[in-house]
Amino acid sequence: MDYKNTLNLPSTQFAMKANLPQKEPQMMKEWEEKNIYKKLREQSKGKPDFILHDGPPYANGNLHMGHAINKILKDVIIRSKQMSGFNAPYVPGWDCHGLPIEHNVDKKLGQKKKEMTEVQIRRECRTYAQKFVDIQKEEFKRFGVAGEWDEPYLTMNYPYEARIAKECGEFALSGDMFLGKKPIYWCCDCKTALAEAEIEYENHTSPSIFVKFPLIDDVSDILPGIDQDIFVVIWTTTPWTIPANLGVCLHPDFMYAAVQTDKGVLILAKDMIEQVMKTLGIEKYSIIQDIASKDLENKKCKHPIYDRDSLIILGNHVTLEAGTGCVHTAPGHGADDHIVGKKYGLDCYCPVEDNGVFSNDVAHFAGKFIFKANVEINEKLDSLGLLLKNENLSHSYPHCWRCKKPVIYRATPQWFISMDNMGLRDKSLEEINTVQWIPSWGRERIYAMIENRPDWCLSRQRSWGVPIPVFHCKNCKHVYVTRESVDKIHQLFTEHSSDIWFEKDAGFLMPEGAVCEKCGSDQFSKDHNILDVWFDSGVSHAAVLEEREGLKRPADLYLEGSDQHRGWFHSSLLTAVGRTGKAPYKAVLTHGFVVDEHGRKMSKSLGNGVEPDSVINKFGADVLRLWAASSDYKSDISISNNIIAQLSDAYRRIRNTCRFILGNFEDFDIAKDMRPIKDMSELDRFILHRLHRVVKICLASYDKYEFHTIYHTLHTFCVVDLSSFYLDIIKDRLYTLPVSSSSRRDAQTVMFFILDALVKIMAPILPFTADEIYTHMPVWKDKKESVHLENMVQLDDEWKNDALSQKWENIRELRSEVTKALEEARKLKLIGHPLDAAVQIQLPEGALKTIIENLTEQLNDIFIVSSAVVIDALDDTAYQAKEIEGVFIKITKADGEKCQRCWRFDTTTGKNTRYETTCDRCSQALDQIL
RNA sequence: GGGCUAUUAGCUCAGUUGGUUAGAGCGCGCCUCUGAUAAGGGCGAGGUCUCUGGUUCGAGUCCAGAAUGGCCCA
Repeated sequence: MDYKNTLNLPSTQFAMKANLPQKEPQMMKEWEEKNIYKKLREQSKGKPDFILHDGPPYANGNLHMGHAINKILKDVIIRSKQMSGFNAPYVPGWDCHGLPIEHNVDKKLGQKKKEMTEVQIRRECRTYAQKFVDIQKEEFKRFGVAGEWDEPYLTMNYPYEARIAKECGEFALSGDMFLGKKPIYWCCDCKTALAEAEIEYENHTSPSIFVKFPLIDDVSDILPGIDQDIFVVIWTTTPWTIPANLGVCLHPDFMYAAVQTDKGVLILAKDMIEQVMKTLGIEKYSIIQDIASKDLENKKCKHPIYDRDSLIILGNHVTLEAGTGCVHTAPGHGADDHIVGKKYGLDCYCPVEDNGVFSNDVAHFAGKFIFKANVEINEKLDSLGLLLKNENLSHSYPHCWRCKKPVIYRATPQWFISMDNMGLRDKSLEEINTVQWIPSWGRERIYAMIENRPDWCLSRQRSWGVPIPVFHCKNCKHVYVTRESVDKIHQLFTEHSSDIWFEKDAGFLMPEGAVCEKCGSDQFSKDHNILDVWFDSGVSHAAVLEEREGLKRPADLYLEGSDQHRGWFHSSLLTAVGRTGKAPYKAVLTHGFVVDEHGRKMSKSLGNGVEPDSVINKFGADVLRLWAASSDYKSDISISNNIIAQLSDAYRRIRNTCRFILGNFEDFDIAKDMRPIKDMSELDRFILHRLHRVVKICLASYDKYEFHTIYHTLHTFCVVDLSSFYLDIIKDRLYTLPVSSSSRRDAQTVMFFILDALVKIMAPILPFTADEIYTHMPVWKDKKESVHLENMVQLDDEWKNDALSQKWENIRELRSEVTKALEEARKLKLIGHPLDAAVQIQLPEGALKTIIENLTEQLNDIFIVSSAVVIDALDDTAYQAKEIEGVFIKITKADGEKCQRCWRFDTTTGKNTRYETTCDRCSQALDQIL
């Protein structure tokens, strides 16, 4: 007879092959139909809130791995908090304004743009942004991220735009915001400001000149005994900025020197003397004396052309790569010049009109186009005897992306938020210390940035964004912004979007009867700047957390890549501290960047990119998510085909372990067949102890957001404790004993505890697989529609048993020696399957021997051999244990015949007349079964 | 150039306050089973703990410097 049919072999509908790429979209559809997310919200009412506030990705382009790691980590956290008893809603957002979108729309429109109004262009931008919101939304959902996708927050939603304008207006009212000047890229041909992204670098030929600045302050204390004129020598490739010169900048740490030459006494950096003298063609020179730059600080030179001073200042941006180490400084025409000039109180002087000609107050050159004026300026300098050298230089120079003409740096009026006027910097630094930064170095990083950053330049000369909601008096230029105007604009934007600013004139937008507080005029113009997009997303704590029902400020957590210390964490902090005095978050978690297996960033030229959709289409979102969970994301996160393949293997292992357990539940009725733990065998209770440890570690790791620990713990548990140990051992019980034997029910009960725990622990990380397992589990009283409506597994201290654990770890050590001995026997072709073997063990006197001799379990069960006995003395052909001293193991072919049912060798096999080829044990079982 | 950061087996990670021969899982190689089967079990090989100095009886661990990656600035 074929006894296979009398065994309880595993059977389940749960497929071995996951087929995730096909199955996941189906499951998403089912969740949607069942309204799982909505039910979650309903059943969470009244629970404590956990608000993870989503940093809005930019609504442009397709998603890459950086988006994937970020959103998956957020989803894992939300799901785990949700299961752990919190009400954790997730409102995803998008950042919709800004240059990159406008730029792409520009390119698309081409010549058409010229005939369009600003409002029409803005509508194109809105449509473009919406298109990418929709594209990215589907991609995010496909990652398995649960949230309020039907109602995300968009920074271009009307109420959001209104709130941006309001927050900006509040800054204006409070005195934090002021109108200043700052040099920006400017195209004289297009008469427009340009962003860094709109600059193309091309070769350009410029005059390269060396100019002497006469020192007019007395320096006899540092350079005694010199009765000639002394000059500081500068080098520049933009002679046209000489009229705007207000200073000469030296490096605080460089050594300078006074050099005697036939062109006078020249001061320049000591290390540049030889090179400069060669360039200037000065053969005879001698160093008079070294000078520390600090001794020259605040001394005055005379401007080479005009009758005014040029101040000697110090700045770290000075280099010795070219020039003289003395940098011509025109704060209106250079970023570094502006910053260092500000420190010394220099004016941001920019005598250049928007079409690139000098303004009327520039003597000799007024009305001249700057690039053409170069020649005349050089001639002027030469005629004054201050031009040391003039030659042409070809170098890389910024050009306009549109008209391809060279651009300039030009100071223009800009709106700023002051870091110090109202103490914003100091208050922000204080607030940083109230926030939990994970990892802790995040604090140092943002602290240093806030401590050193310049005032925040809010204005952009663009179309696609929220306007700065202030007005200017046409008569006296005084700025108009009042409580009433801010509130009126808020109301108008809420209703019409910020497009209304571009559609209507100032009179419509302003409060009725508004007059200039300075001159009494009632004629105003609108400000024509829009806000930096960082301001848009930065005020999400107001526009979303504060305004949306169910959310709150401060959020419990912000979670973004580490670049956001400069970005969103930064702008959110400043806007929140400025308006509320408080940080908008209680904790900030950062993750690293996705790099390849060698730690290098992904690039097209290296060809080392891995795209999320390719992983999803080939392996499934759960494998992608397992990757996100498996690595320690606090530093950079590696990905490669090799790494994904590894995760895919690990996934299959976890899946198959669960599948085996599911296969043994076919006849298991939770309501009737569960058994009390206290009556179980030591092995059963030992594995529950191991489960206790797993649950404890995983719960703690969720608390600490350390998901890679969960992955490793779960995977190792499946492999080491379950597959190769517990499940392997209990197969005999499960398969051969009559269905309702108590020890078989024990095993099923234990497996149920295990799977119940595993499925809940893995649910936040593997939402698809966990739910698939869950729905294949047997039914019980409070079983939910989906694992995602479940609570996290509770730590059951009944499982814990340290004494038993220690004892069984000893047994496992011995088991490992037995398997080594079996391997030797296998090599000698003595056995194949372990059940072919009989094991004899010699143990030294001591604890281990006591344990084994008093064991209530069958030793052969534990070793999965046909027989196992302890004997006093073995001959010297026995295998000597490697790790435990004094242990010898002898493997022989098992006695008796192989039972055709349980496959064990037993001397009783064949002795029973009813079942001729089975052992006693199986015969008894068969009596009950048949 | 500056700030922050990372570096332990092919891969992903452990490694307590410095203390035997640096661990795990995967992958790899070999063996085995065919009642978890596009599965399961066993054994084995793999490391100059990035490098160089220093402190110490003793350093993966502490100190200093360097290299190479990464992010942000300039």
